[in-house]
Amino acid sequence: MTIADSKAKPPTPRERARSQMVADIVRLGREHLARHGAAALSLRAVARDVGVVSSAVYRYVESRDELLTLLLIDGYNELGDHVDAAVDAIPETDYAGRFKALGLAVRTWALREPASYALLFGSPVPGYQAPGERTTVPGTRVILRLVGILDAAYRSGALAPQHGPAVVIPPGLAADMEAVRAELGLAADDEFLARGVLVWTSLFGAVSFEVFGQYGADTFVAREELFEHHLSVLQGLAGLCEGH
Amino acid sequence: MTIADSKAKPPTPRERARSQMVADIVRLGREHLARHGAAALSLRAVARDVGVVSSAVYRYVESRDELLTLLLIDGYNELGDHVDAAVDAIPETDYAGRFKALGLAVRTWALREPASYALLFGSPVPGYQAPGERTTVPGTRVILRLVGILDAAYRSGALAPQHGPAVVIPPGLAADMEAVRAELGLAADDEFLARGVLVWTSLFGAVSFEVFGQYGADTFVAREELFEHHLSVLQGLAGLCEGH
DNA sequence: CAACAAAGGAGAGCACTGCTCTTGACTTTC
DNA sequence: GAAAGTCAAGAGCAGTGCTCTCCTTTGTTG
Repeated sequence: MTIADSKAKPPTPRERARSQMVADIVRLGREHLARHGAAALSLRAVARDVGVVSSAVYRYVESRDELLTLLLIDGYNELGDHVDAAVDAIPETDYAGRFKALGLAVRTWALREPASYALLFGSPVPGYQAPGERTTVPGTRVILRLVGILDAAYRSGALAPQHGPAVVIPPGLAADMEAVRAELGLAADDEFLARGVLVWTSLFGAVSFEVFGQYGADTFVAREELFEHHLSVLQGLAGLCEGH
Repeated sequence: MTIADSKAKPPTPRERARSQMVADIVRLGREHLARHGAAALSLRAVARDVGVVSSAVYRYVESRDELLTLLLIDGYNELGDHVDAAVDAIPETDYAGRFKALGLAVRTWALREPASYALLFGSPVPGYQAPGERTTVPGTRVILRLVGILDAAYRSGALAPQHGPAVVIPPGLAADMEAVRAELGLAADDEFLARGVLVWTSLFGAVSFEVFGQYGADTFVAREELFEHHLSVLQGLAGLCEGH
């Protein structure tokens, strides 16, 4: 931090070695995370893999929680990159297509990196509190992207009026929605916003069920078809029509 | 097992003491779980609280994983009882009312017992595999109850035809649905079944987001209103109309 | 009632964890 | 070349799951 802005010098060999070391620790930490899960993440084991004695890693990483934070940010950004790439591959005005691409990208990444997904969206690690000032920005990339797609669709008039019976928005909820709308500069009305929140939670609920094995071992064979069906229904729930 | 069916004698003092001890261990284990989380559940700490040396608890509980299994079953049954009580308080033919009661009961219990909820529905504990033969029955109580409500509504003709654009059910998914229908003796067609699965995952997705703190700390103030709104939308998604 | 077997508690011990502190060697800078 | 900064290594502390042995308590049986 202070080193970077005090002098714009090229990094000294020592600094390069240091950041290389931190990168190695994060990389091997990710491997351990993938193999043994977050709760079993052991700094000592990582140290052994790095080829250094356990106490030495404390020169680079303050604590086990610090390593968790690094892995958390790493995971959020990887998921964010993955989602961004998938969404950007779809034309900007194909809102339904972008929505589906986002959902499929989340699922694909989650199934490929179940341990990282569990760290990001599973039960909180006991005794660990993520430092908000470092994790909120990467941690909100996906939801902001989703909100962006839905609000752009709303502005363009591509959001169909909702089907089904009208659902009242009570005043407290309306106030929350107003705050969200103001903070993110959105146009969509309360009804669409509230449904957007439901679509958001439902998307991650479906992915979590699959990744965390809440479906029985062999209840659903065609899981991809099931998920795509869910995405289609959620798309309708959000108000997005095919072809718009 | 063998004791119980070989002789129907009343339990000896020793047996009573034993089951009392196991009950104490589970009870204090639950407290530790609630305070420190699943990954930090320590047999030694529980032993201290029980007032016995650490090695002694292994006379009653085979291992830490065994204790986790006991807590898992305990949690499933408590959630199941809670949900059953809430649903049973609503007239049998008020399908929409029963659905909402089920959803609210899940949320209430989850917020009251976040650690237990995390154990049941959060990221799997690394290295721990729940023994299916002991956990599937209590673990499926809520979903079976939900399926029961929806299928009863379907049979009675109370399920409205779906709104929105028709969504195709691909053959693989149809086969899964047929298997589920056969195994549970259901009447509902593929479309309703698939939507029922989505309602199921969405319900727990919404609860998990709240319990696991995925919403920001202060994004939503009126969380109960938000959840009830979600329930209303999900109710419509399932096909349940108000008043039926 | 006494002898015997089963059950349970206590303690030591092993291998592991996160983390701290000190020691000694190395590198950079003045 | 000396001073300052950096870092690896090792010992050590308190905690963990779990096993083993020893010894007392309990219940059953001859």
